[in-house]
Order: sequence, then structure tokens, then C-alpha cells
Amino acid sequence: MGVVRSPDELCGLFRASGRKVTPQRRRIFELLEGNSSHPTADNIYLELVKDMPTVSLKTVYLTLKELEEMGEIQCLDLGMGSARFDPNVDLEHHHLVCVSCGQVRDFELSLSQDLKCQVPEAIFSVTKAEIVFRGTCIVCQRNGGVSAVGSRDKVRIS
Amino acid sequence: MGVVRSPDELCGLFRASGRKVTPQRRRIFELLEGNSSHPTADNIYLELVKDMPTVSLKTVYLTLKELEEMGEIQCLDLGMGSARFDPNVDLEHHHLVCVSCGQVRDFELSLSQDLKCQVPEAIFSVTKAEIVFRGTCIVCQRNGGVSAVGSRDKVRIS
DNA sequence: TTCCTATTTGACAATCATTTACATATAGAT
DNA sequence: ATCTATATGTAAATGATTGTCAAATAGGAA
Repeated sequence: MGVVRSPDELCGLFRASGRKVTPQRRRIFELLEGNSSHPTADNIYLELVKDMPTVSLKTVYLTLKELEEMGEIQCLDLGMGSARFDPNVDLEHHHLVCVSCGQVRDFELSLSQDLKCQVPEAIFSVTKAEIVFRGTCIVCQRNGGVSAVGSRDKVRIS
Repeated sequence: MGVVRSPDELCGLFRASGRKVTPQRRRIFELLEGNSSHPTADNIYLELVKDMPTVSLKTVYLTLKELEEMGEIQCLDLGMGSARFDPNVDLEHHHLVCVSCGQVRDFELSLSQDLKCQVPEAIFSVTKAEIVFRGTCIVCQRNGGVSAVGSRDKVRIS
């Protein structure tokens, strides 16, 4: 299933669904490919302007929203001020959120019990079950948890 | 452990930690007691103004933040535009989020495996593991999922 | 290839949640 | 009752995200 698609595949999917593929969109697809840094819309925008000085943040938001609607990326709201985007749409894939530096890491975890089945259908129909692990990453533990970066600070994509 | 404290207990804890107990704070404690509606700061505020016409949203935010710092309530950011506050601080307590009406429900779940132990200490030190189940509640399923309420709409506390 | 039109874009303003600034009011210890 | 640190309210600032709309353009049709 739709895990990590190439820019070309995404362009095809966009056209197939009646959308147009513009240079800015293609570039966004490229910036997302294999990106495991969980960038914010602004992180993407800052990379984008390097090549396209006139792009607007709005275009980034719009393209990301469309990708999300198509199920090609997921939008994570982890309570850090701004949404993070993740091109990894794998199931059994959860997140480690460092409350010190704000970094978000993917974490593969296949539970013996299927989480969705834990909730009675008579009560609620589960579409998606996500686990958020909050704590401190090894780097911040070494730095005594004092690693400056506030939750609202920009995290440049590597 | 600190699960569901009475307004009086909270007043005591506030004084004990050098904070002052004002009428508006006491009222906020009352509004939170036994409240399982997962109100936003604004929901609380709207109830509060009924008794105290001059109270400000800022006071609500501040008091809620202090309660959170004291570990007496938890702040949930579920990606619905505004944070939800939950006086239930029970461990093994997760959330069902209806993507149709925006309602948030508590869900007790004791997994046979301890979630925290799933993450290697060498990688990340977990403080808290929370599961968010997204899907549709029974009510919205009956209404054909068309139950109007947008994610940013206000949800009055019952 | 050129044309045509629905879709995108970008500049800008608007909105929403949350925080800051600061002068005034007040809880609660003495 | 006094005094001072803390809390309050007004009003304005901030940051993320969305709406408006005229101008630009992708890409199918001719």
C-alpha cells in the first residue's frame, strides 16, 4: 500500500485525480521524498524558497493538504504549535516526541494485540490508532535536558 | 495517585505551592470537577462568564496551565484547532476522537504489554505513552457521518 | 503546436488559539 | 488592618493557518 511514493508517482496521481502538476508542487514532492524529519509547513517552505523565491506559504499548505487527502502523507498534530508532515504512511508506525528539543522520530511497533480491536464497535468505529510516546531523546539526556530549542522554534529539515 | 481532586483539595494544593486562591480560580476548579467533556479553554471561559462577567480568557489559560504543571489535569492537543483539558489523569486512560463531530471520549485500556517498555531506553526515555483512536462515534454513524460540527466549532460543556 | 479554460498561484488580509505587557486589584501572611 | 507578592483584566502581539481574488498557467482539445 501507499508507502513512500516517488515524485513521479505523485505527479501521476495528481493528474489522474484531475489536479495539475506545477513546478512548485513537483518540488514539494521532491522535498518530501524520504524525508523523515517530520517537517512543518514552514520548514518545507523555507527549503522551497531557495529555488523558487516567489512561492507562498499558502501554496505549501494547500499542496500538503491535498497530499493528505489523497492519503499520501499524514499530518501529525503533536501539540507543538504547528503540524508536522510525515511521508511515511505505514501502519504499525508510531512516534517518539522529545519534549526537550521538539524532535519527532518514527518508531516501528507491531503490537501482538491489534489496537483497533480493543475498542468495541458498538461504541466507536476506529479508523486509525496512533501511539505518541513523549519523553527525552538520548541527545537531550546527555545535554542534561537543557537543549535550548523551544517547542515553537523552527526545526530546519536536514 | 492524583486522580480527580475536589475543588477544596485543589485550593489547598494551590496555597501549599505559594499560589493564591481567587474566586475565579475556585470556580474553574468547580467547573473541572468530574467534567469528562474535554472542554477547551474557551468552553470553560464561556461557563465562567455566566457567573463572573468580567473574567478574562487569559485567567482561564493561566489557571489551566498551572493545574497542568501541577499534574492535576492534562492538556490534550488532538489536532482539532484548540487544546482540550482533561481532569482525568489516570494512567491506562486513552482517547477516542470522533472525526465527524469532534467529540473526545475517555477510554480505559490496560494493555498486557506496557507501552513504555516497548521503546529501548538506549534510544529514548519515555515519560508518557498515549493512544489516540480516531474514527466515528455511534451517534455520527447513525447520522450518516454528516453531523455538521466542524473541527473548529465550539463544543459547549454539558 | 496553439488555444482555451479550469485549476493554481501569490500578495494580502482575515481568523483563531494563545501569549505578552502592564497598571490595578487582592489574597493571605504578619 | 497592613503590606507585598501574586493574580487580574484590558488590550494588543504573535504564530499558525485559511480566505479572497485577480493574474498566471497546466494540459487536454482543436
